[in-house]
Amino acid sequence: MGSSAWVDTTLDLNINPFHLRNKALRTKSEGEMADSDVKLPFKQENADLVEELNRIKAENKKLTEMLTALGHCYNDLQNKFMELVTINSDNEVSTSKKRKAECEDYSPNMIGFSNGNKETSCSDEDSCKMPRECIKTTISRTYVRTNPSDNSLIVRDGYQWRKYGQKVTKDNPSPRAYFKCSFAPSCPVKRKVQRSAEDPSVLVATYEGVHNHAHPSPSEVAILSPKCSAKPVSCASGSITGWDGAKKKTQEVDDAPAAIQQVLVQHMAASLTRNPNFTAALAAAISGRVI
DNA sequence: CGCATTTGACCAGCGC
DNA sequence: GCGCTGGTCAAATGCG
Repeated sequence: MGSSAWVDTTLDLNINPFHLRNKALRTKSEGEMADSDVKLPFKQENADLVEELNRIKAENKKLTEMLTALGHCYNDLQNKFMELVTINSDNEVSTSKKRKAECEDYSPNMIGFSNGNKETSCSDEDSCKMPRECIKTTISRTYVRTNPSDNSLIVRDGYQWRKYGQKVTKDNPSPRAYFKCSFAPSCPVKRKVQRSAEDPSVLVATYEGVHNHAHPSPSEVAILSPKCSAKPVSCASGSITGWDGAKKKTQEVDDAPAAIQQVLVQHMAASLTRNPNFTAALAAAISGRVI
């Protein structure tokens, strides 16, 4: 799976979800100013607003139900997956040092090229549910769209990496670069970066292990790697998904009042569930793990 | 001069 | 056992 499931899950995540409404009102009022003869009666406008509010409420409710159903489906599939993994781990007595990746958790992720970073989906919370074989080395994959003319193997994820090797592999004409996390001396995380055989404009970054240090802050990254962090967007041309942006935006509004956050969450959920590509990709990803 | 990158050599697992 | 392959090491090189 992975590269075959490209989906544009870009979200329309406006910090101010009311801006459309305000804009509509503004244009309406502008229209009224331009044509002052045609004035809607205040009562009529009020009724329109109430009607639209009700319509939006109904839509919200519907989307929330869809999201809930989606969540249930996901949980169900995940439970089945865990059962299968448990059965498989019982059968596998030992795994060799190499080629052990097959049993490990590949967590494909698609990110844009930006400085947005992606935490492995097999986080500590998840790994506690995983069989022991799969806890030892957490593996995740990230797909990064880059400028086709840019042939560097640089994936900027906020961490500091030191390249220690490069190899041409059999199944892919483009070389594979090997990186170690150099942000913390004892950090065991390794990263392999290789261009996708199917789409050379896509970099496939495979992460092994879990960082034993906090994610470096932008200022730390700037100190450690000024040339990398200074222009985080300079090396590529397009984003595959807006998930990082979504994450970033949700972080940015951490201080916002709870009501606004709730509206934002609803807005995000609505954007996700409204996108048939996202649901299809989610289903494909989950079924891919089960099979 | 110190650090990161490059690159050929080496090592270990796997299949035949 | 041998060859193939992927992964790592470490000396050489480049750069600021």
